[in-house]
Amino acid sequence: MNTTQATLNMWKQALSQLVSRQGPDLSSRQMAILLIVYMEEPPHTVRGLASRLKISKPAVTRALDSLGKLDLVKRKPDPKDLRSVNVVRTVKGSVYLSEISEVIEKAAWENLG
Amino acid sequence: MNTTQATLNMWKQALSQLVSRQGPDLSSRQMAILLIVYMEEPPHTVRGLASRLKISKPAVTRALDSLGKLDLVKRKPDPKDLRSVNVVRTVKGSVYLSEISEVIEKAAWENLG
DNA sequence: TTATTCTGTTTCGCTTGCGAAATAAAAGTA
DNA sequence: TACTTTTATTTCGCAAGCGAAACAGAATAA
Repeated sequence: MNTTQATLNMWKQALSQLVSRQGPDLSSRQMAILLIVYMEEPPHTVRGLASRLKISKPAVTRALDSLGKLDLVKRKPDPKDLRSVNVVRTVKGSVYLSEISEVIEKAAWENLG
Repeated sequence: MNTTQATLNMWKQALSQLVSRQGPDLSSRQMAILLIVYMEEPPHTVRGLASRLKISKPAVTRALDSLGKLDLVKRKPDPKDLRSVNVVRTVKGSVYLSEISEVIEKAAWENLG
């Protein structure tokens, strides 16, 4: 088993688990934003996420609407610049991420033979 | 850096790369099906994929339509049972998967500090 | 002040995907 | 044969997401 196969295998397990699970089904963009917000250093802005992922600002706005409706992420106005919006974590989002990472981790290294 | 964080980090890198890349943007279901078809033993049928991922058969049919339009996967009637359809790999799909796994692999283990 | 730039959102028309139900065709069963 | 089951697809109305353009408000420059 080489690294590439292990990489793909892990991705397959993660996606399979995620698709099978009942619960919110997030798009790739939404999931990418969620992971960035939770795993990279704040602050996270709409323009920052848009340029980081090379997608349009309206696409980020829409993703934040969806993630916000699920309470996985929250908008917080930047007091230093009222044009700007900081995207911040929520308790529910933290729980969600640790849940799925647990599931993935369990499955990730199985069946590598 | 523990395993959970490494797992999530890898997933984040994979998704970020995938979202950033120009090219077909596959849904989670489509990507999961693609990975299963290419990484697990054939044959792969609509009913099998549906039960494997716990989604409806029409959802699988739609995903196969999309993947087929992109020539990432192909339907092949089963001569033993003409009701059944076997989902098989394509050259383009193999190339696609090895390309993105390469990209992911490069990024996967960076920034783990 | 006034004009310009920047940030995020909203609107527009369109495409894609969804679940549920209906359908078509093949296989199995009596 | 006729009837039932299995397999995959199609149809239905609907919801969510897309890019491009327009927009509103805040910050900056003149």
